[in-house]
Amino acid sequence: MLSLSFLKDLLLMPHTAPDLSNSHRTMHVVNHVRALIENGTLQPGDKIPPEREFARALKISRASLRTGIGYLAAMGVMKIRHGVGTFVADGPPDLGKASLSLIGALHGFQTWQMFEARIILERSLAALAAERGKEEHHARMSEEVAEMFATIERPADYLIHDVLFHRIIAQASGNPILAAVMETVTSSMYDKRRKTVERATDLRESAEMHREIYRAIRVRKADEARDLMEKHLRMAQTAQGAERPADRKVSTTSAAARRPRPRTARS
Amino acid sequence: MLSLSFLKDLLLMPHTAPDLSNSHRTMHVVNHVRALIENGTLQPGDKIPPEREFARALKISRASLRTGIGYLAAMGVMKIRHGVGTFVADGPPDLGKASLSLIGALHGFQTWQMFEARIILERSLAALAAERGKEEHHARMSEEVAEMFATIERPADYLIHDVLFHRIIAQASGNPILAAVMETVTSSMYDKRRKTVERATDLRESAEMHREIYRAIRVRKADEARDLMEKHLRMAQTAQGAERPADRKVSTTSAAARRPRPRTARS
DNA sequence: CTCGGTAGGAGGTCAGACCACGTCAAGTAT
DNA sequence: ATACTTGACGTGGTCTGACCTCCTACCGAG
Repeated sequence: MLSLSFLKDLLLMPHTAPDLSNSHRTMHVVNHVRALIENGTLQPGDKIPPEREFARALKISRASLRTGIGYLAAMGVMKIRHGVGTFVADGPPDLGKASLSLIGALHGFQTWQMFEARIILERSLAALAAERGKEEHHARMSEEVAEMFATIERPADYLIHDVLFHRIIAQASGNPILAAVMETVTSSMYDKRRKTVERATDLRESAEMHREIYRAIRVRKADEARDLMEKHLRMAQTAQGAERPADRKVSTTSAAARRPRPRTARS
Repeated sequence: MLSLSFLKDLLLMPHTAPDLSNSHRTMHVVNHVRALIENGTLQPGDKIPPEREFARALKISRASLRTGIGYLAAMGVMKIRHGVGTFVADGPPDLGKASLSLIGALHGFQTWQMFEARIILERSLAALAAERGKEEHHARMSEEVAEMFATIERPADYLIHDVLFHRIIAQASGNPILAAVMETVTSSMYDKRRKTVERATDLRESAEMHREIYRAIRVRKADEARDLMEKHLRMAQTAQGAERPADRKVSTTSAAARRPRPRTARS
């Protein structure tokens, strides 16, 4: 009787509790590091003590310490460099880039869905950048646009500046959360784009559009920037042939098959 | 001279390479699991072999196997249950919920930024749900709205159905990527909300708004659903006193201080 | 001054033993 | 016969301590 409401909470709100992620020691490490970060002792780019030493300090085995560090590294909070040390991440924040492609494989993400997500995100990002961007950002954007025009003949290089341009807009938006999300989504598309770009034919047009976006942002025309960005991405999507299938019969494969119950084993 | 362009790529495109995340064995495990997932051998909810056995199969030590599994678990791809086994995640996909709060602490995410992100995401999600939602979703949404009205006197319970309602919309949007992103963002706000909700006074009004949103989605009025959702969230934001400070002087603390160089150590 | 090698420090892997938690079925009491 | 207790077993969690690999910095040879 009471088990009913109990199970309900447990099954439907799997994230209410501190997660089933890890166990004592691992969380101990994570929380310790979290504390160090929150109280400012640890800042982006800093190096943490060597494993042996750190483990001794936390009174846990090196193995457990490593589990915790690995957890943090997996989430992009720390960067491990073999033979050098472990550092607090400092680059553009991301929510575990690798995760999206894995989870994507698991849940069957489609390319058009990535574009849809990207359009929704970058539309707003462009508008916000137009409202809040600073000279610093404008300068860097301008620079990347110039680089794009300069590398029209070298698709691989062009793509780098393309990505950089969008990343700067994300930063200029003044919302690191959205920037992190965009970073996650786009990075999972990078590989695919790198292949497609090679046979691209209209990089010039693409560069033009970037310049227009830049101009709109510079003169703080949010609506214009937003519309241009959307137009740009839709064009990119078309170029990559990733339109959403007109009216798939959506066999509910994903939603229905997952309902049953967490079946136990299987070899 | 050439080192310049070289460094540029390395520093500005930290995700070009296979990431500096982990080492041989760990990646070996990750790739192996990825392969199993992609070829359909492993599906959501499935249990993977016991560590000892799996490790032997991959010809690596149990410790390394555990590192890899830990990596996957950290990203939300797998769920580990002590004393039971390790399973492929099956719930609503998320990009490492814990990561956002950690990365948030690291980069100083603000509450208003979370709301901003949430508004941008859910606006679109509501619109998409209106366009693509199925009867199944409508039914479940309706149910949650009813539950909300029924639990107006119990904020804690109300919040559960509130979250559920938004989650169903995300599913109804037909874009699991956006749903996953939203899940990640909202879950990091859950704790805060649970505290705020206790002293909430106008849950009735909140419930009304949810019903309106539901109706708009049901009759497939995308624009209306989008606007109502935005209105709803802005109201929630105000209730939680998380407006964006009018014109903070943005001391560039975050952007400027991180420039220098990856300073080496610091005890 | 430059080049090459070497020593040390840091992370990566391994092995095997033991601990902690959940499950389920055998056993016991009712 | 049913219901509760209890303990064996399987699974993940932790520990120890040894060894490997990689990167860096130092230092002597040229």
